Amino acid sequence: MPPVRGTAKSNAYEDLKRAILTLERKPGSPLEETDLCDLYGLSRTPLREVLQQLAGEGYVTLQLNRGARVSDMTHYTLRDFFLAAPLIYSAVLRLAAQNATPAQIEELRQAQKEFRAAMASGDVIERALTNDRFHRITGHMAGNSYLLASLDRLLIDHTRIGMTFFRPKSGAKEDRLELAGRQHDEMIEAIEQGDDNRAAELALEHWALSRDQIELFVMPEGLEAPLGIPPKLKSA
Amino acid sequence: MPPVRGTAKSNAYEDLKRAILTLERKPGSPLEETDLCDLYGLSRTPLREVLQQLAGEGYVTLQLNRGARVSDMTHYTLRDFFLAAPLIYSAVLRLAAQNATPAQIEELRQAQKEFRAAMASGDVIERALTNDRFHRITGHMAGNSYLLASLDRLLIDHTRIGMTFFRPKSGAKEDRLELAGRQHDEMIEAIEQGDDNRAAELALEHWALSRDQIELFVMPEGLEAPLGIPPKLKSA
DNA sequence: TGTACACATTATGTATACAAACGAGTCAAC
DNA sequence: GTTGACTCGTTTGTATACATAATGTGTACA
Repeated sequence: MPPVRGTAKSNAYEDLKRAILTLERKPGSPLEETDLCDLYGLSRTPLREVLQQLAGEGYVTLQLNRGARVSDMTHYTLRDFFLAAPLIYSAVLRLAAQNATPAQIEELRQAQKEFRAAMASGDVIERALTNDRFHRITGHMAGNSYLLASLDRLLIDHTRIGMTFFRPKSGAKEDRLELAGRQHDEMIEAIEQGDDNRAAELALEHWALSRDQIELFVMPEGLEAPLGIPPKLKSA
Repeated sequence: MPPVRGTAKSNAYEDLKRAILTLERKPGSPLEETDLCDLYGLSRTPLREVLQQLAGEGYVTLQLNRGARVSDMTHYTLRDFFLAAPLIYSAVLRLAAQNATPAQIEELRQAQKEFRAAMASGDVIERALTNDRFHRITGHMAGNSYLLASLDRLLIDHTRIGMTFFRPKSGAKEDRLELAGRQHDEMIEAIEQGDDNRAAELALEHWALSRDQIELFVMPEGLEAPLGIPPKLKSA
């Protein structure tokens, strides 16, 4: 999809994506053009085109005469997420099982291998990014450009949420991470066998695993309000 | 979504969209920057940003060092369309029925009124564009940015297909057009009553009406190949 | 002391000039 | 006659300079 060029521009494009997905650049934070120009060694013209592209894919939001910001994640967007995710994920995985080529299955295997490695390493960022890659490959397997548009946007936010999910100590237990890994394996299997019903079912199970975590992600929003509630004490 | 500005730039943006939707600019046809600059009275920089935006929304396709082209519609994209359309349309209409505000319903009524007027007028372009507008409003009613990404892309191609569907003499009979109009009315009713099941059902019915027409649209593709002789091998 | 207005600063939007890449056509060699 | 490389023209990509809009600050006045 990205018609980006060889080095400088594509570097900016890829790095911004990575930084947004890993929460290195926080939702809602401003992206000033001159800063980014210095950072990536580009002139403003091509950099603005990168921002336009990222805006088109849902990573950033452009406001007239007010520059670009990292797309934010409010409780509204997360509500939308809840509704759309199971629908799209199951449809995509069903199509993936129907259409995947051997080469794509091998690619997915490789991605899963890297995901497993990241799981073992404990590197949160790597975990989230390799997981993201895994699911994007399933999107390409499905090979449906219309659904891919939704999937890509879902994955942006899902990956950002995953940055808390994959944090070793907080929130999710290790066994839940292991379960996610096993589900990936089963997905590969279902896709390889062309078992589209099973693939769709797995998508829903995999999604269910994420659901709880999303609420955990929303909570920190409250921290910015200076009420006297201690951060860790989100109790009654 | 479009952060486009007051006059010159937004004019180019809107007019290109219109021209693409109405097939005035044909799928696959090149969009040369300097031509468009002259046409819309802009410099290349802002025009390129318009093209980037349209690319992000699926109207045009950018190729590195080879400029922009109107996104084409092959039988592959239409196959994808068949699979995704019922899924997305029914989901969107279901959500629309759940979430529509009175103001939006009024807006939809107005759009339907304009659609009816276009139906009566016999103006193919107006028919297609007002129909497009009707469905985009339902998308906003659903208020789900993830699904909207898919819907927007579907509607680009659906509207282009509709340019044949709404042609008074060819293909579809007049009574089928009338049926489409009645379905719109029923959709409004279902949405107003918050009957999400009925709304989803209507989406599928409405879609079924379009299905046949899509195949009619694909046929002309064959006309370009000169009687089974591969174009490149005319010397043999 | 609070508010409102004006100014200065900063950042975004646009135009133009320059550089690089692609494609067409031509010419030469096999 | 065909194939190959080369050159030229056209088109896209990038940089810089300029115009315009928004924000923050300072001062004056109520």
